[in-house]
This record gives sequence, C-alpha cells and structure tokens, in this order.
Amino acid sequence: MVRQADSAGLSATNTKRVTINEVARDARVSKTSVSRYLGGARHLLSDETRDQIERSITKLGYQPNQMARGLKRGHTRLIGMIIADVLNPYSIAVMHGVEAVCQQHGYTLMVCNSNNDERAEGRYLEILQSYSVEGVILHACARSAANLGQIVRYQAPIVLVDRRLADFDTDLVGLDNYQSTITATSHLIDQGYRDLVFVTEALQGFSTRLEREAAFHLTLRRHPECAGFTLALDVNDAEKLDQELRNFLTSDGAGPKAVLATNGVVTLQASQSLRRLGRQLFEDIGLVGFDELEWSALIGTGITTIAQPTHDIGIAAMDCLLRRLAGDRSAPRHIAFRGQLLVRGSTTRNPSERRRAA
Amino acid sequence: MVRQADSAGLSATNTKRVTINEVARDARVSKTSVSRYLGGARHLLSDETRDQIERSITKLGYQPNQMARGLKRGHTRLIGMIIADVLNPYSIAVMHGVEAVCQQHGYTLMVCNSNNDERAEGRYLEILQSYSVEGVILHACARSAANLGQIVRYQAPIVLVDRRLADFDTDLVGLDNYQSTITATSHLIDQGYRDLVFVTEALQGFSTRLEREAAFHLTLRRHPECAGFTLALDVNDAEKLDQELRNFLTSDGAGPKAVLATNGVVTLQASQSLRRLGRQLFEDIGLVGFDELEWSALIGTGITTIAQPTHDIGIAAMDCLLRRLAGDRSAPRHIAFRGQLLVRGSTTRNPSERRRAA
DNA sequence: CTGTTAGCGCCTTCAG
DNA sequence: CTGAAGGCGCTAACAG
Repeated sequence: MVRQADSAGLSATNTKRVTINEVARDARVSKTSVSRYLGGARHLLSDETRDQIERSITKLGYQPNQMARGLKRGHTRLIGMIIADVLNPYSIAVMHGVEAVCQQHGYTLMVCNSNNDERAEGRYLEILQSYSVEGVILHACARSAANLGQIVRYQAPIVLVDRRLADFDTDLVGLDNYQSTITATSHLIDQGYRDLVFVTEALQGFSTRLEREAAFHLTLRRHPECAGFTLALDVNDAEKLDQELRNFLTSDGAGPKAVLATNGVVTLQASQSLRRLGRQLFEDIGLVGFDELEWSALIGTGITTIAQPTHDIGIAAMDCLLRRLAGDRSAPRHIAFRGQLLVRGSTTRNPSERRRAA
Repeated sequence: MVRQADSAGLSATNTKRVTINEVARDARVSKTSVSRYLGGARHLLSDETRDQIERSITKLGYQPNQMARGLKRGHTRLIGMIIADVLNPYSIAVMHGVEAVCQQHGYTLMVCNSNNDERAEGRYLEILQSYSVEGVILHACARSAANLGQIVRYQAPIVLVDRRLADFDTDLVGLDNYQSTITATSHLIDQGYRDLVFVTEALQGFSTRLEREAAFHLTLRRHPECAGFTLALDVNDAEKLDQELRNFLTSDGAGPKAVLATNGVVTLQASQSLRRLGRQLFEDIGLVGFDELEWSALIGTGITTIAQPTHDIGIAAMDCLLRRLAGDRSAPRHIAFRGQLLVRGSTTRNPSERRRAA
C-alpha cells in the first residue's frame, strides 16, 4: 500500500522531476539524442543508442515537460473550451463531442466554466491564452466582443458554439433556430393549441434566445387564429413563474393552451411550476421544449422536445478549429444544424393518442 | 466587425505574441523591472518606472506567458481533474464545487474526461503531469493503482473523489456509503416493502458500488421478514433490465416490492424500464435511488432519493488538495459525507400519503 | 531602486 | 549518426 502523503514527503528531496539531462547522463548520450528519440526522429539514431535511451527512460520514468516543449516549439497541443454553464446538460454534451475529436487528434482539452459571468469568461480567455492553447471553443456568455477585452487580437483561433458574438465574426456552430422554432410552433398549432406562450430566460441579447423568440412570433403571425406572447423569467424566481403561468392558464384565450420552452432548463422549470400549480402533466396544457434530455420521456405523459444534435455540434466545432489550425484562412463558417422534433404526450391532445405517445 | 479568420491571417506576421522583452524595451527599463512589476514586487519600483511599465503593458496588450513562468518557477497554478464520466451529473456537480474553490484561490482547473476508460485515465494522468499541474482531483475508473502506471511516483498530490483505489491510500472524499445505504434500505422496510432488489451497474470492483451492496445485504440480514438480491446490469442492455424487472415483479415474494438504485443513471434506467413494462410510476413498486437530480421530483409520483452533497464534496476535495499544496504531509484524510434521504411518492405506499408527498 | 546574469527543460540549427 | 551551443519567455540571485 503506497501512501501519497508519504511519497509527497519524499518528493522534496527525492521525487524531483527527472529531466532530459538525467536521461542523457544515464544513457551516456547527449540531450540532443534523447530529444531526437522523443521527437520522432528515431531513425536517425543507431540501434544501440536508441535502446539505451529507451531503457533509461523507462528506468527513470521520464516524461517530457510539456511546458518546456511548448515554450520552445510555440505550440502546446492544448485546446481550451469555455462553457457558459456546466450545469446545463447542453454544454456538457457538446463538450463530449469536442473531446472525442480532441482525443482523436492528440489534443488535450482544458475546460473552464465561466458560470455565465462575463468577467470570468474574459479572464479565462486570457488564462487560456497565457497557457498558449492552440485554439478555443467558446460557448459565450458575453454578447459582444467589446466586453471580452483583448479577444480581438487573440492569437489562437476561436470557434463559437451555440451563441454568436456581436462585432466578432468567427466560425460558429449551433442550431438552426428559425427552422427549429418554426417546427416546434407549427407542431403545437397543428395539434390544436391556440393560445401559446414562449417561455425563456431573460433574453439579455443572447442570439439564440432572440432568434427563437423572433421565429415564434413570426410563425404566430401566419396564424391569425392563434394568440401568443413571450414570458421572460428570472431563473431564480419560481414564484413569479408560478404566478405568470397561473394567469396564463386561467385567462380567456384563443383556445387550448401550450408552452414553448426555450431550453432544457426552462422546460424543467415550467414542468415544476405546473406541478406546483397542481396540474396534471399534461392534461390541460401542452408543452414543447428545446433540448432533449434523458428524462424528457418520463415526465408526465412525456415531454415533446426539439432535440439538438449536441454531440455533432461539438464535433463540428472542433472540426472548424482543426481546419483553422491547419492554416485555413477562409471566411468564417457558420454551421447550423437542424433540430429534430420528438413528439410525446405533452403535445398530444387526444387522450387515446396520448396514451400511445407516452 | 472583426473577422477572426482575417485576424488569424495577420497573426503569422503581425500578432506574434508580445514578450516581456518588448515591454521592457518600450518602457526603457530592464526585463527585471517588468518582471518585478508583474510579480507583485511593485513597491520596489519608483513611481515613474511603474507608470511607464504599466503604460507599455496596456499599450502592447502584453500578457505574461504562463508556460515560461511555470518552467521557471516550477509551479503553474494549474489543477487537473479527471472525471470518469462527464455525462454523469454527479461528476459535474462535484466539478462545480472544485472549480469554485479553484477560482477563489487563483487556480485554473483543467478538466479531462476519461470516459470510464482506464487507459485514457492513465494517459490523462500523465498528460496532466507533463503540464506540471500542481495537484489532481481524480474520480477514478481504474480500481487499482497498479493499472495507473506511474501514479505511485506522481509528484503532484492526488485527491480521490467518490471511489477509492486499491493499493493507493490518499486523501479521499466521498459519501458514507454504509450509512446512506442503511438509511435507504431501512426506509423501504419501514414503508412496508418486503421484497427488495438492489440494482447496480456491474460491480466491477468499484468501491462505491461494493460498499453500497454490502450495506444493503447487511441491513436485510437484520430483517428476516424481508428478502432481497442484487441485480447487476449492463448499462447498454435495456432488454435484460426489462426482463429481470418483469421477473421480479411477477415473482412471488416476501411482500410489497421495491427497487434500490445505486446511482442516478440506474435510477433513470429503472424508471424507463418500469415505464416500458407499462407500470404506473409508482403504484405497485417502490423505488429509492442514490443521487438527487433536478427531475427526481417530477417523475411519476416523485422519486425518493439519497441526496449527496456533491458541491460540498467538490469543495472538500479541493480543500484537501490545498492543504497538501500548503505542505501538509500528514496521513491521508478520508472524508465521508452523510447522504440525505428525500422522501417522495415512490416510497409512499398509502395512496393518501402519496398524494401529499408528490 | 535598478540592471546583469544565469538558468528552468527542451528543441534546433550547425558542425563534426 | 552524434554532440555542442543558443535561445524560447520568464524569474531570481547577485551586484550595484
């Protein structure tokens, strides 16, 4: 049984990191040869030298110091990713895709969480730069590049995910918000819902939310038989949400009522609120939410969702980055994936159908 | 509107990173003075020099290169965290706690996802080391240090989270699995359930699963009126789970039946399976699951859970790490938090009570 | 108060 | 095929 604490105790004297010099000495060759061995120029070495170096390396447990390497070579095989909110499954799923590609290409992913704090975001951007990451995947919380300090003269290529950044046109990978929202809204209307509310977190200038909201109202305008409005909520104010939803439910309206939730977090909160209001999910109100989550099917009669290909979004983002790293200087690419409607009980008005959908 | 692609185009010639030398030249002082300015030894500088440096720095947009700094100083203010599965909300929640502390103390957190792959885990451990992280928080998927290569002579302190590692006694922060499981099992029995099944992912030697399973059977032994067994499942084999649960439900037994799910993933799968089997959640079967999740209350009549203080676990882990970084060489600490039982409809047998709990 | 000097660990010419 | 020398960007003695 080895004890970390003890071994740490030794470390001051004993465990000092072994360097290329020691390997060279142990193998009775020059640093250069060791470096060549490491750098994939082994064919330049005699068999004897190579074996000797190999032996010394494993014997001493040598590992090259990437800091020194990075300093010398100017690149680090490091990719940075800043996400606006780790607690949002969307971010995690995207990150998962990004990571897969990183691994495939020998990059290491460094993930930072800005917690929806612009200042933290800016700081992380700087930190990543100072660690010489080769590229950055950014799920931004800032809405304008102006708030991101030196981002404009950032050396490393940046790929935006999900949300765009005003005044800063880079590669962007996300959802086709117009198509997706139109699909969702039309679906509600097709199902016979007439009185719709678009529930979102405070718009705050986030491109994603704005686009979805715009598309919602656009669709409504094509359907004069329907009514609809936007409800922007404060994530931490459950009471207000309850209040608003209660009003909505008890108000006169154009007909059957439904909620369109702009992301997974909101979907969850709307569901919780409906529960608190004592509603049967989803008897007298429809619900469709952006973001497919593992529990979507299990709540009430099942929640109809717009699924984003999160994993693919991550892959595509990383793909953009790799191109830039390979020297691509062409105009920024904007990739928008289509959302996929998954119909469940929450938008099934006919009871017999509903049973089937659930 | 600035175009990243274009600015990248310039970068080859123009945007080359500005170094301390250029600042020094621009400010007409020596590197040393600039270094002192950066290193918080400003009081040693004349007002004039200080102002001059400050001006040059902002003018040139200088940012110290952490790689070089790290190389020189031997420390990097970098903490590494390896998590076994990003898709498990538990890991994310812990990471959230870790990150909060990191930020507080000026550390940057580098997160890697081993995806439950021992080899990836070992590789990441090496990579983190090669980037000279100062410490590592490890949610291990390997069960023995033997499979983790050079971990034994790792320089940086390692703090384990959730799961212990055979042959490697370090600081460990996790749940009191015995207490928690006993609480959960006793609760089921108190509620009148008599026929219990402990559902887990393949035990595979993970300390957490083993301990929970042991405590389950231990509790059962104290209650001869109850029966119980372990069901280890393959996460990807939904059919098998359905099959097993169907058998369980239709079998004769000691009385009312209930499931104890060993973590959030399993809880979800069990719920899905029950749904597929056409069961009303949770009329004729009880369920209590480890890990409180945001949707726990919303599924069926609400799922009773054992909540882990995930955020605090992260904080505590980071706390251990900070102590080690501060030079603490004492024996490894083992911190076990108590799980908290949150009772909901899934363990409420009396229909009227159930309504209230939901 | 300030500058000079010598590396941190590694890679990369440039000569053997 | 191999080694010596210089420098990446920065900090830390050591002298002024």
